Amino acid sequence: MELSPTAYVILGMISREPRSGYEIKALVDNTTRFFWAASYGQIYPQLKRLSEAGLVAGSDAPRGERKRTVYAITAEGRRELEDWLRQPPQTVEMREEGLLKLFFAGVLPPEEAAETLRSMHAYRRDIAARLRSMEPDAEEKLAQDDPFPLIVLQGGIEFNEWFADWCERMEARLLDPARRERSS
Amino acid sequence: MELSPTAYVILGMISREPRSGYEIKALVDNTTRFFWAASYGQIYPQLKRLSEAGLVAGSDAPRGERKRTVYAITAEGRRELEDWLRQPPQTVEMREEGLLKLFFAGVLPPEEAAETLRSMHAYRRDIAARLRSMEPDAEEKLAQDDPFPLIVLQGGIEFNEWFADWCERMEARLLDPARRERSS
DNA sequence: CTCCAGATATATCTGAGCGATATATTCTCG
DNA sequence: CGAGAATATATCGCTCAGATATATCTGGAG
Repeated sequence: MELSPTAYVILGMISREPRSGYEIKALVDNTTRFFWAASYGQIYPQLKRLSEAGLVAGSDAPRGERKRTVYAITAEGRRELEDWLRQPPQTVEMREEGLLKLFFAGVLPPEEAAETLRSMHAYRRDIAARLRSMEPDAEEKLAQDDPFPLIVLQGGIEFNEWFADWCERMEARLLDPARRERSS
Repeated sequence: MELSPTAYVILGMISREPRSGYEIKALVDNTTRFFWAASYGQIYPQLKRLSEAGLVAGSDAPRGERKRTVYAITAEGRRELEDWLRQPPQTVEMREEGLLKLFFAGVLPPEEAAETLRSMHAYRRDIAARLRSMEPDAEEKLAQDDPFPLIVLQGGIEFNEWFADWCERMEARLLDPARRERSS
């Protein structure tokens, strides 16, 4: 049976401790969403499929009358996850509306084009700040002998700061009067 | 009528000169695909919609017996494009299977985890090289008074080189014996 | 003390996107 | 000269996103 990458995200999210579908989605939204999102429309059907395939085992854990299922990875599921982790990555996909607008910005006057750079700059600074606020959680995982969430998080911080800096440099370059003379 | 971002990609691709559906797709694959892909499944239906909405005008331009339609942007289409370019960007989405695997790599021994970093490193170096080979084309556009394709291209080169460098630094950090001692 | 909005929790459905596939014609290279 | 790749248009089936639906609990405000 062929698993989608999001099936592996689910296996990865419960590799250290069992979790419910709702908890998995919340965890994805707080961690991997920056480089791999997953929706409710995927998580619940995939949990079902993984359960039927014996890769996870669900158990009822109601709170009061609220229905709740907690899923644990099985030995077979762990093997499947490890095999997948060993394969070279295959999917890289980016959608950046800011870069798209910048690409076509020659249609506008330079002052207006610079506005796109300012929007991207603000957005990336905001993301970097949000990622920084997650550092304590990732440092906790490091203490639990798992360095990778922190490595990836710090990479995300560095990337967003690079991107914001790049936007600043490109805005300066764009509005540089000397360069404007030459491109007029 | 609400247009999808890919409709604007099409408008942008013909803002400087008229093009066929096939040419638009080829151009997207060579330029914006790194930060905004578009498929045949989108381009032809969108061209139809844009034509019906009066934002583009198609004209027959067969080569021999091969059917071919060339689309030009209309004045109304240009206004629509300019309005869209002035709005702050809204969509940012990333899917990076390498970062996803790195995030969960604690499930593997460090030597195997480093393999993911090496794969990403090789991939980003390759992308940077491919983007470099496009610089002449983008410099031609600069000569035509449009600096933005080159700005975005050079940003893409810088980003991929940063990413490759980051992979190198993280691999060194991961395999550093002193750090391994401390995390054991 | 009561009520409500947000949180928790599961689940699905619809619209949009992707890319494989289909069909047709032309051109280049071995 | 022929075959494969390129050019050219078009669609279909599968997958994904997230809005929506339904249900229960909790904390804070009035």
